Amino acid sequence: MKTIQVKKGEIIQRKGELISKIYSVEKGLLRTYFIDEKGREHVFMFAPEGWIVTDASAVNGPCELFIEALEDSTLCVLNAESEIANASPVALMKRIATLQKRSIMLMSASAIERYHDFLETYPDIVQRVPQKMIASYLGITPEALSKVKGESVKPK
Amino acid sequence: MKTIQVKKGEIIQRKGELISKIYSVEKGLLRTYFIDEKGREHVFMFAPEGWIVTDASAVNGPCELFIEALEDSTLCVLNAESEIANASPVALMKRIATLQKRSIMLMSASAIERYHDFLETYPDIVQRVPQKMIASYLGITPEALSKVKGESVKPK
DNA sequence: AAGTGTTCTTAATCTAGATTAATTGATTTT
DNA sequence: AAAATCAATTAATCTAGATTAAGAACACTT
Repeated sequence: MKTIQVKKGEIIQRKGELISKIYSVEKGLLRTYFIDEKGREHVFMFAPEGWIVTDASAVNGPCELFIEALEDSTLCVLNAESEIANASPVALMKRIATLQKRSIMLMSASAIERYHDFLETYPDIVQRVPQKMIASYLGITPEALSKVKGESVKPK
Repeated sequence: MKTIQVKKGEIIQRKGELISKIYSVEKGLLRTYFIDEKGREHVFMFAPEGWIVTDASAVNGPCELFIEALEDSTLCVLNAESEIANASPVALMKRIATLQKRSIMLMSASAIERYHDFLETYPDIVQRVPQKMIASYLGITPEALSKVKGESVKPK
């Protein structure tokens, strides 16, 4: 386990890489994203201070996600393979609960409801990331986000 | 840890219950689902033989999901609270990977693509569950599923 | 087998969000 | 500071899937 510094815009891990790490964010902000078959980019999660980032699909094979620094950041890096065995099951269950909630939101909530859920999940992030990445996280276009935000301010 | 028998149609766990269990399906078929604020039901996952079911949100508070037997089933029941601490981190990582993939599908794939993914994820389930539950799992209406299946058979 | 409830399909209409495109406002580069 | 690139907004049109409704194919009871 070591500590590293990364610059804003730096891509820390790329799709297809075999050696997966677990990153703990000490300072700064990361995002993970993937690119679908049609070449479109989708933000999977954000990770501000105190969050942990890992690509679970990399346990068995090549990873699916890109990890990028959205700000200059300080990270603790753990080698996933050796650390997962003694990872805390309780922490992993929390991660499962987060993902379960994310799937539920994607299945049942409208764009504006998902936006409000984003604001609750990441209270201090809105000002720090571009709108288009928030839209991507919500699974909608930047135009649609701009629209529904306008509608919620001036209803009717 | 004990083994129980449940009848088709039986609801094994309800939303709001505090004591959460982990169910391992020996024989039969379960589903988990939730009911959103508008009263609509959404299938979260299916669990045929060999799968494990748990409501991760119940680690901290009341559970969100209903668990129902779709066939007469035989289950191993573990008390979640006491068992999670010695749960296998590798098994939990696999569950995280599955949920990660589910979120990715919901964000990026069309209805028919999600249907094909369902067929891959649950190869032997199609004949055993009603179409409307498959549609619900995909996040679409039964009418929409019927439509896209028809279109994929006779394209154009 | 006739009646009663489900499940599935088909079709017409409707809507949330996508797509396309043009405008303005920031940021960075030189 | 002008040029150039990128981000956000607004508006017009389009489309995947929702909604509504009606009929067809199955269960089940009795």
